[in-house]
Amino acid sequence: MAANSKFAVAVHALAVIAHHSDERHTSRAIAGSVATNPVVIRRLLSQLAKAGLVESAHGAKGGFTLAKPAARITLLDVYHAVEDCGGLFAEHAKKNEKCPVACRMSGILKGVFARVQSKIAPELKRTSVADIVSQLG
Amino acid sequence: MAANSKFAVAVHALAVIAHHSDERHTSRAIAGSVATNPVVIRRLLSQLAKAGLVESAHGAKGGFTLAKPAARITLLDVYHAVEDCGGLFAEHAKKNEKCPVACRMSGILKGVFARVQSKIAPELKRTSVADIVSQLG
DNA sequence: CCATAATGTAACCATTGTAGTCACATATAC
DNA sequence: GTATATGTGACTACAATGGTTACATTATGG
Repeated sequence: MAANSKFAVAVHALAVIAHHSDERHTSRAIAGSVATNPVVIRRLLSQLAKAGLVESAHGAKGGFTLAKPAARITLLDVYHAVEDCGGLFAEHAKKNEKCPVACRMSGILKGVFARVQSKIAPELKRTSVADIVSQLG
Repeated sequence: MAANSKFAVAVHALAVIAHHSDERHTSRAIAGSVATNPVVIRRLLSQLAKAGLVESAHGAKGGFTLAKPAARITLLDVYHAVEDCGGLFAEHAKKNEKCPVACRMSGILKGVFARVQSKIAPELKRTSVADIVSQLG
């Protein structure tokens, strides 16, 4: 379970909320659909709240709602809110500073990774949470 | 160090080999440039060998060479050879089978992930190991 | 034929990131 | 005031990765 499922869970959670956007949804209810622990959901939605995607209400009758219309929340917003670890790829931590090849590789790889990243952003931006909900049928 | 640096190390190793493609390169020499352990390099190049990107020779004067011209080894080839864990993203391991939203999410997310992947492939295909080497100056 | 030098791999340890869990402070509704 | 939420810190469990040691295998070259 070491894979990065945060993005998937976040999209799932937002879809659950957006599916009945007039109601408040508790972390417990969302966790029921995702099959995980309510705390995991609260931690994740806490990140989304900081990014301005959801709002939370404490206390009885509390829970989560969308902070803006589902059509205006893109998967890129979700990705940025959740993906704190940087990019998809990673460079090797160390390198031999004395090797001329190694010294240049760092910059070259950075360029390659940046170009790849720039291709996925538009794709994620094209899909909104509303699109996801519409596919729920 | 939990990030996925295999791709970066593989590209680095291939660049080292391609930079002097007339010589054999030992795992020890390559590891020196990457600043890691020779076994790590051998394990990685073993995967690349299975994918037909490099060839290895046992014994004294042994080592690694490219299996085909650097211009014909694309970063997509490297990516496929190395990235055994599937895609960039992952679904949540479990889900609530009784929840109609959860049941549909799996398919929807698969579609999203596939569309994103399809965008990065052409970008990786566009760059060859020869291109990397030419950037080494 | 034997020493040397290299890959291929299995086995193991250390580190790290994620998920999951418990506990509790805080806030809100009725 | 009680019941019901979120927010968060602390902790455990687990899986993936990288690193290391060890050793079998294979090839070269005197």
